Amino acid sequence: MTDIDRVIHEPARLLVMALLNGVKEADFLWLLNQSGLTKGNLSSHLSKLEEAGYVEIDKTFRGKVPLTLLRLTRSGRSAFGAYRKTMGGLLAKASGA
Amino acid sequence: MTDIDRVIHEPARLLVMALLNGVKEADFLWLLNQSGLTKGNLSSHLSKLEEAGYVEIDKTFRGKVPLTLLRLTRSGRSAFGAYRKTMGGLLAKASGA
DNA sequence: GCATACTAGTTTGTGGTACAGACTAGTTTG
DNA sequence: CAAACTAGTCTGTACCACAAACTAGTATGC
Repeated sequence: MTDIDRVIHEPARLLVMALLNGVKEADFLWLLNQSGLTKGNLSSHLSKLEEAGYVEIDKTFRGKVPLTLLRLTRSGRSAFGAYRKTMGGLLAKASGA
Repeated sequence: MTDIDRVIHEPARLLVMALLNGVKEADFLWLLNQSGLTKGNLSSHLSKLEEAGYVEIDKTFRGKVPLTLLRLTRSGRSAFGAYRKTMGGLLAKASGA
């Protein structure tokens, strides 16, 4: 109806997408701090973004301690770009008429 | 957390706000056609926008037939402006940083 | 060697809400 | 007198965000 990508539109995920779009990759804790989300929430949003194919979740170890790395996929970057375009259009057309 | 106005953020309402922002006032049927929402849906979204103080609902008559006019309040226009600014910021900062 | 705290989550439960469809009320038309 | 139209409101369902509680393993302090 409005062609808005609901997966990205959700504020929490939009924030995560924006954060990830600005870097090459990030770890879980960094996202946690930057976003202010709770762990459970962040985890579930990341899962949803992964399901959508927008984010790659790379579970590794820093020594013996688990370390989770996140990065946008090509598809994720393109979806985010499309979202920006859609939003831009909606917000722009509203001003002029 | 992201300072996004949830009332406006919802796509259906965002569309309505954008439509109303482009005109001085509109009637129910026009909004119905432009938005593609169902009547029930449009009605409930308008009620929510009214509750938020963003939209004025003016029920009159065209002859004997009911006619409902909608327009953004000053507060509505300013909230929409703020929303655009917030969104613009989020989407902009994502690219460069 | 035991307990505490940290990383990195998953699972569960609750509450809110978008959405569509059924229903209402009055009005014109056949 | 009945059927259809305008202009809505009301109701129920189904999803989904969010937080909190719980899990599992590792390092650290005592």
